[in-house]
Amino acid sequence: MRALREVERITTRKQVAERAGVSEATVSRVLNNVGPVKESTRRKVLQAAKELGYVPNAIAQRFARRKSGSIGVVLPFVPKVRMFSTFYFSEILSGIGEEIVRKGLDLLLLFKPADGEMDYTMPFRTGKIDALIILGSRNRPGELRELIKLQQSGYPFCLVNQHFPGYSFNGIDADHVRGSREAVQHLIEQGYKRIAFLNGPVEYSNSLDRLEGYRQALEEAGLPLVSDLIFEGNYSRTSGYRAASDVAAKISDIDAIFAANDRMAIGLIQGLYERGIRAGVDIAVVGYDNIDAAVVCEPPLTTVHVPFHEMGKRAAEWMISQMTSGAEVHFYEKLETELIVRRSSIKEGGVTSQ
Amino acid sequence: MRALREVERITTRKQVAERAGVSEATVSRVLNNVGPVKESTRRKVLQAAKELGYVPNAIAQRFARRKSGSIGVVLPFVPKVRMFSTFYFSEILSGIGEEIVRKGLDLLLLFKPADGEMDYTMPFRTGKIDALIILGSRNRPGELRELIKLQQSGYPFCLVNQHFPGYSFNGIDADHVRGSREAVQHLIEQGYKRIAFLNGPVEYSNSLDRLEGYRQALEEAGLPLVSDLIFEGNYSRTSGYRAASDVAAKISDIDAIFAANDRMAIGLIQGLYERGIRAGVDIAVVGYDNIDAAVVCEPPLTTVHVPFHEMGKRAAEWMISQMTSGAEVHFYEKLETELIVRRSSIKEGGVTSQ
DNA sequence: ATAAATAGTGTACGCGCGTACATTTTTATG
DNA sequence: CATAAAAATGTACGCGCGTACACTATTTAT
Repeated sequence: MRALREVERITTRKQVAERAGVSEATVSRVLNNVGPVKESTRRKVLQAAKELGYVPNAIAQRFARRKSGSIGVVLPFVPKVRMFSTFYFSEILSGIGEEIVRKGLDLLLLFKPADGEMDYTMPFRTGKIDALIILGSRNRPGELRELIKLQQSGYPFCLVNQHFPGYSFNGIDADHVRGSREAVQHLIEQGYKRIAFLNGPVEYSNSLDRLEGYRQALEEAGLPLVSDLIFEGNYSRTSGYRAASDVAAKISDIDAIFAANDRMAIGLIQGLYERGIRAGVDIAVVGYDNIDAAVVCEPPLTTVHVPFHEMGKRAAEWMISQMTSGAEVHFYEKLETELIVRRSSIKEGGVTSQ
Repeated sequence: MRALREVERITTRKQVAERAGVSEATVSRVLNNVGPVKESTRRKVLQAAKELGYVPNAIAQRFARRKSGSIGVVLPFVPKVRMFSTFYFSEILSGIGEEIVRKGLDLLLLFKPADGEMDYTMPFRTGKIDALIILGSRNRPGELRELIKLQQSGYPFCLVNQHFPGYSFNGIDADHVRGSREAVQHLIEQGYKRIAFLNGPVEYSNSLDRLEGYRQALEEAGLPLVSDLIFEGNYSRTSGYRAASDVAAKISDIDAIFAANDRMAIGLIQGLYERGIRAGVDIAVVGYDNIDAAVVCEPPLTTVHVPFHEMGKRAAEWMISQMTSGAEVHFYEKLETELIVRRSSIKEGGVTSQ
């Protein structure tokens, strides 16, 4: 049952016009709902279009309108060893997609190259996109240079879950300072006083925010910030696992630890376990992100939920409004996080080892 | 430092031609490497293009070439409660992306509507895409109808990780029959004889393949296939959790269970644990997919690794070759899976049930 | 030397649609 | 009924690029 490619020739506006007995312009007017059209004419045109199975050629429309009608979304290069949870990006992406579809726009997925920087202005200059949403940006010289260039070119774009101190790029963030502060406050409320911190690389504003939240919580409680109790990983599970040895070495000074994300927290828990230190019993652990695995690990991980989906949606909403209004308004939004308490951090919880 | 939108006017081929002192056609020839061009002319043109910062307008190119240069990727509607691991799609998507970027094409992300079917021919008819890769397809009447329509229209497309018995749609799959057989064989080798099966919905060919693998393994070992020991979930963790009560009710007849994916396996393990049945001790468990969480759950889950990334890449390779060759060749590839043995299924790890 | 092949370049047009402007038809107004 | 205003429709053109074809300059074959 090999199909005849009916691909060959598309039906065009001209044919619809002929069949309806009107001019091409009238067909356009009817289909775009622009200008006054007599009701009977409208019906004739719609009828003809329907009979011919006419669908406007999107490429020609974009060409004539000088608008691509699509929004680019940049994904960072993610090597085989995933630095971020795929969860993170999937959630944001689905939020963006939901909004874009709702507005009848297209989503062009752009992948950052493995090596070197990406020229963010290029997809604009080639006319492929009308707006850009950048995920997984980092504070690095090359990256920053590209962002500044993009900013100066005046094309509408925004960052998600990253900001650059000293620069006013448009962006949607979550309030990670507050999220982290609440996480650490929770530990303090549980009675822990010697709270360590496993952070991620400083090139992510997330890390700086987490540190600030950690600092604030300690300060409020009158607890000292001990730099020896601040460790650094790279947000991967493995790095959390590796950090376990450092943490274990100072375990006599530590009764709780706040990890900057769940993946590290889970790796840490495993690493500590192998050294005889039981999370939720010998040490309290709090993570961040509320990924799927947080509820299935042992013990279930207390963490901070981040509204990634909503963040993606808001980013898309902003970009779409910029595109349609044409106005060049600055925005920077922080959405709220939510502490999710599970067994890894609660004192009463300690029970089973095995 | 508000930017002047340099967006206003793009530089065009015409300007490059003038500056280089040649015709527009020659500019085109140089930039597209087509036809003979004198070396000195080539340099003049490239120089002029560089000086003007000229970039061809992609939309105009597509319009003139009557090719969109982009490949569509359909994602199923994923409601708040994710039916599949996001892992699954992220991996496939990154494989597709890798290949598409390599070939200088674009990736248009298409989201299936929440309700009703999607007309897969539409993005072709509007000229938005040249080929389509469909993820998360299911064997349902409406879906099948759309696929048949698409097939008959002759546009190049393929499915990933799904096939329809009786239809020869192009597709990239993994050998789930074999993967499942090996998983169950592994359990048999460990000495288990009463092996239950927690499957997913039959609208996924994955489920049928898993069942067949399960059947084959039992048959080879001369073990009976007991329909009472076959349970059904919907691939979500929650459904695995719920299945635990059914499994627990028959626990005296079961010493191992093969779950059709990791999410269900993990939910099942939790549910059983709450009923006093310990995975890896009282019951052996094997999952499928090798998601991130499989290595961090307790006990670490024996599972079957599926090369999702590679599958995406192969799908993209096929579609690109179809696009460029124009030939309409049929393909259906099955990639190999790999059994990953962890603690949830090995006898030494545990004590003994009854 | 001349003809024929080839390299190099320019001219002209179409891709399908949006839309400014011109023109015709209808309606409102007195 | 005449006329101005408004509504409805048609004509014409441009969006930026690819490319068929025509044409000229150069090389090769005879």
